[in-house]
Amino acid sequence: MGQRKSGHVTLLDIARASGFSVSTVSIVLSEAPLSQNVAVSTRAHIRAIARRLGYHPDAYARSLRRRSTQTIGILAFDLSDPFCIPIMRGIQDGLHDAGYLPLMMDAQTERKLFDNYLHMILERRAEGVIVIASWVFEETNLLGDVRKNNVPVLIVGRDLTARGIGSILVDNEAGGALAMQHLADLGHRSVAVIRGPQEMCDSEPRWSGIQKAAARAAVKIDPALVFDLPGLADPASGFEGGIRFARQMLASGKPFTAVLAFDDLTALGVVRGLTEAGIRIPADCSVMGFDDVLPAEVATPAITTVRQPLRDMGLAAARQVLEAIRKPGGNHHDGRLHQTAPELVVRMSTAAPPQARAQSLARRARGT
Amino acid sequence: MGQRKSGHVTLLDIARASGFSVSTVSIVLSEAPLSQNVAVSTRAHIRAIARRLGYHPDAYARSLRRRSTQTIGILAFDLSDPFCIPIMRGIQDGLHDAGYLPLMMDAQTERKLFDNYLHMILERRAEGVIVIASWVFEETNLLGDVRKNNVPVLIVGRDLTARGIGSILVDNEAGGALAMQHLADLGHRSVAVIRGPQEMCDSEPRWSGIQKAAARAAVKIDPALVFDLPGLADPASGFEGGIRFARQMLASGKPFTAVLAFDDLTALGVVRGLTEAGIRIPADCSVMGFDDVLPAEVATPAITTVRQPLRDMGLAAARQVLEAIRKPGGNHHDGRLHQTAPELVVRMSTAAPPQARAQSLARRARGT
DNA sequence: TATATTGATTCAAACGTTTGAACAACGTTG
DNA sequence: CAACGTTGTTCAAACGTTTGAATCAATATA
Repeated sequence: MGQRKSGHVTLLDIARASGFSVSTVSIVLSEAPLSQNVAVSTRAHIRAIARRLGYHPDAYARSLRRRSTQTIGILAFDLSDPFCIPIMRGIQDGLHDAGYLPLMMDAQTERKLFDNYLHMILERRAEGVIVIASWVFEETNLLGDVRKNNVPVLIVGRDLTARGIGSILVDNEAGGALAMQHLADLGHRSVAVIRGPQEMCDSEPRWSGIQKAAARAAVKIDPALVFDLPGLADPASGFEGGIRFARQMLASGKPFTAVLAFDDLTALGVVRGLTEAGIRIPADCSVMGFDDVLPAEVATPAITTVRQPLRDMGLAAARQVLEAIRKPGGNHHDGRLHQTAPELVVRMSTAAPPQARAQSLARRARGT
Repeated sequence: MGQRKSGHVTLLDIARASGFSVSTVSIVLSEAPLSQNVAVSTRAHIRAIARRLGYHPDAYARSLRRRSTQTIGILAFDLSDPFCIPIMRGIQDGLHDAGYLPLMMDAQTERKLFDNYLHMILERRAEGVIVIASWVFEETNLLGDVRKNNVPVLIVGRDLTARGIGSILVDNEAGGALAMQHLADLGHRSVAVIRGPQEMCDSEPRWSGIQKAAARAAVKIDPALVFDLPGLADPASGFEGGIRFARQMLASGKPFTAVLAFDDLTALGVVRGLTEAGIRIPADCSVMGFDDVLPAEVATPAITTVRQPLRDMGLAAARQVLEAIRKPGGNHHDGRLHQTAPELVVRMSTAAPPQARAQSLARRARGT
């Protein structure tokens, strides 16, 4: 009954059913200012009919007319990266408060999909775009195209301020230093490091922070115990890399009492590799990660790590995009870099190195 | 230059710039059948201008006119559940091949958000809806509302065929049996079981499969070693439950050589709980999970589990929704149940029980 | 020469909504 | 009684696209 050709109930249907005009119905249902002038009885009547028929305004027609979609495109480069979800959540919450709707897309690490989805976001007239670049990610020139249509863009997880695009990023240098400082505080003096892929913008500053902290604490980083993750495949590949490098560390014969891995998945790989060789974590060797994703938390031993405030980064992203939209002047080219503070999360995978522990036990025994 | 009030380039802009009418431009750019009649030079000319101005057709106007949005709403009840992602991927791929666009939403386990987003999906005139009900999830009557607008609905992860809604689900009974059979094959005869929350539709059939397999293999399930996960909070709460129940198992003093957990997170919790008590996995006790999510794979020891063919479930969901859309007759009330086959994934957390292992070692030593 | 046929392009209406302007009816007020 | 305010409602145009029908040359057919 009442089935229109389109299968959806429209204002016209309600107008006919109520005996009022489409205008009146629209005014009532959209709660326009004019609706104060509409008789209370009429309002109630129209609303009742709308509910009965299951009316939902057509977002397409409405946006077309209003010339605003209240929509922000969110393009994740790889949604399967656990890293993305809390960011998404933050963005969602930030947008929700402002009455904006997220239009999420997942490029599945495929460049072609990324471009496709970016097109779709444009065609759907999103008023802003947030890109979550969790993993290695070559900038596509399409992003420029987006700005040609003067839609503000923002990127989380990569620094594109050089291209004038606002970027949100954890303070990698501080984070790297935090991690190394923690190991140094525990008494470690020889630490193996697995750095991120060179193509990834996090890698270099994080390494630099590690080095500075190491220098401050007189920790030795043997160049033979420094490894670089290849940046080819997906983030989960860090796990494989961790296993491989753990074996290489052992094979090298160089001494080390702790491993500082580029991220949590890599750390988990290291744990696997060392464990297979009979090394106990953390009794024989400490392992640290970075990011604080779910797998690091639920593993046993739970991985000590440096947390990125992902949710906050998402919130900040939402806030900044909305701000850019509200700003009337069309040029959003004031791409700023927004760094967020990392936080040390001490769990079970780090402890004092074997000798130090022996010493401290001895000291305690001596009563010193 | 060329900046319209809306900030977006329209057909009219291109018409003016090219000297042709809006109709011609539309016909050319949308590659309508009529475009074969348009002079080759004209086509090239128009296309060049479109590219130069960065034209993207307005999806809203287009859908309004065409009366089709080529969109499927995907509503995840909790996107942070690692379970969801592969399903999402499957759906995405299935839709992509058919030229449909996914409209993803994440209800963040909040009922109110779920309802909101369902509204939005309706307002955006999605031609179908797929719900991913990863965790405990009370059916909202809104789903009925969706069908009132004769939009086909499909649910993954919950059986709503009773309400006439097509459902896609792993064969939980077979999966439960597979898990128990594996433990029995290894030689286990006393197994502790952590069942899912009662509110969850997976729990009961999985338990039934476990019992049948146990009976077949003469495995004893001591009622004192059967636990029920509470269904209150989010999926990650399974981890906490696992820890707690592991402690209870030990406290009970009853003998067991293996634990069959409801899902992978719970299994990881059990591993944590047992490890803290000094029990080695799998040497002293085996632990099995269910689902096969990332954390189970990267933990050490890696968790033996029963894999749900999540991607395939997503693909099936996409296929079925598209089928329902294409079917002209408006009544999609033929909700069928589609069960998919689970698969055993043997990893490191299961092994023969201590005695059996001793026996088999002894046997090998004797050369039998 | 009149009439189809074809090729190239345009007209105009429609999709469902919003909204400034208009209208009608009914007091008030000067 | 004319001018004005209210109150309640409707008109009609617009948003950017698509598309069946119409237009208009130019060429082919009868």
